[in-house]
Amino acid sequence: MPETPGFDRSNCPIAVTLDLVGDRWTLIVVRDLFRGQKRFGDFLRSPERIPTNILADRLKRLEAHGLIRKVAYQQRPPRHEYHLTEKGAGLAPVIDEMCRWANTFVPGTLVPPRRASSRLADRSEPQA
Amino acid sequence: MPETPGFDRSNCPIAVTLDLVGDRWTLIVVRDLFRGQKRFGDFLRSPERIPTNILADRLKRLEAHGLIRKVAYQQRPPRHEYHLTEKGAGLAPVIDEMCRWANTFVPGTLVPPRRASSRLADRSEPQA
DNA sequence: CGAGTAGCTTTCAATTCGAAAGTGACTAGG
DNA sequence: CCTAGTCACTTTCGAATTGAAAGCTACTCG
Repeated sequence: MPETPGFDRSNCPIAVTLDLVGDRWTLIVVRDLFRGQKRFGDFLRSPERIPTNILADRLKRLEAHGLIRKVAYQQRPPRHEYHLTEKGAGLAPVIDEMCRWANTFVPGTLVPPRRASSRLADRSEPQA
Repeated sequence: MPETPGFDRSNCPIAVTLDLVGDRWTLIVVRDLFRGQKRFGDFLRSPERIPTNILADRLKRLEAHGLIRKVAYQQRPPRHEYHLTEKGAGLAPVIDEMCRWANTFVPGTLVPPRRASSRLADRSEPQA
């Protein structure tokens, strides 16, 4: 991921989306946020084991692009948690569809216990 | 992207999906396939200007994972085109939702002229 | 023969990744 | 006061990936 927010390869919505979340970790963090995780340590504990430097970088990028907001929840020592903004939460359908795709086409993937992130979390019998 | 097809970070469907298409180029190629592009040169001509070595690598990966199929359309000289399999075509909803997300939250993205890839390509007025 | 096209592969410097160690600001215990 | 521990990062550095560019193979056409 290029470190230049503001540079887009094209104005195609797919390309723009991939410029923001097109890597192996960013949407994992967003998924965790949907699951209610909020703090640095929470994200680290997910089974994918994101490295600390990558996590710090992704949180920075997500915040820079307005997908999440950093909110202090105590002063001493300074600690804060991350919340999805509307823009970030708007990714729910993308995450849902990825989920449905994997459940449909990749055997062995966990079917989320209904409500992975939001709507249409119903049928899950393979259609192909 | 790790060169090890078969290694997954977890059995979470999101993580599995990202292990296959979680990078800045793969879904650009898939988008092009939905648009009817089929040949190596077609993909190169897209506005994002994918490098030739990356394209060759992504086509190889997509084929290895069964998302596309390589079909010869002439013998001399040997030439072939790439087609989406059912598994690959199953990504349409993911692409669609990315499209809708960018159209909704990122100003300046092109609204596809209806039928970007398939269903629900209707309303496009910002809802946030 | 020489030029051109299509589809890759190779090369190589630069960027990014990721494992691990280090840092800063505390809190709690002895 | 000293030591240990937690949380949230940052830094380091070797390995892997990226991407610009050049090269290669197999043709066709004039």
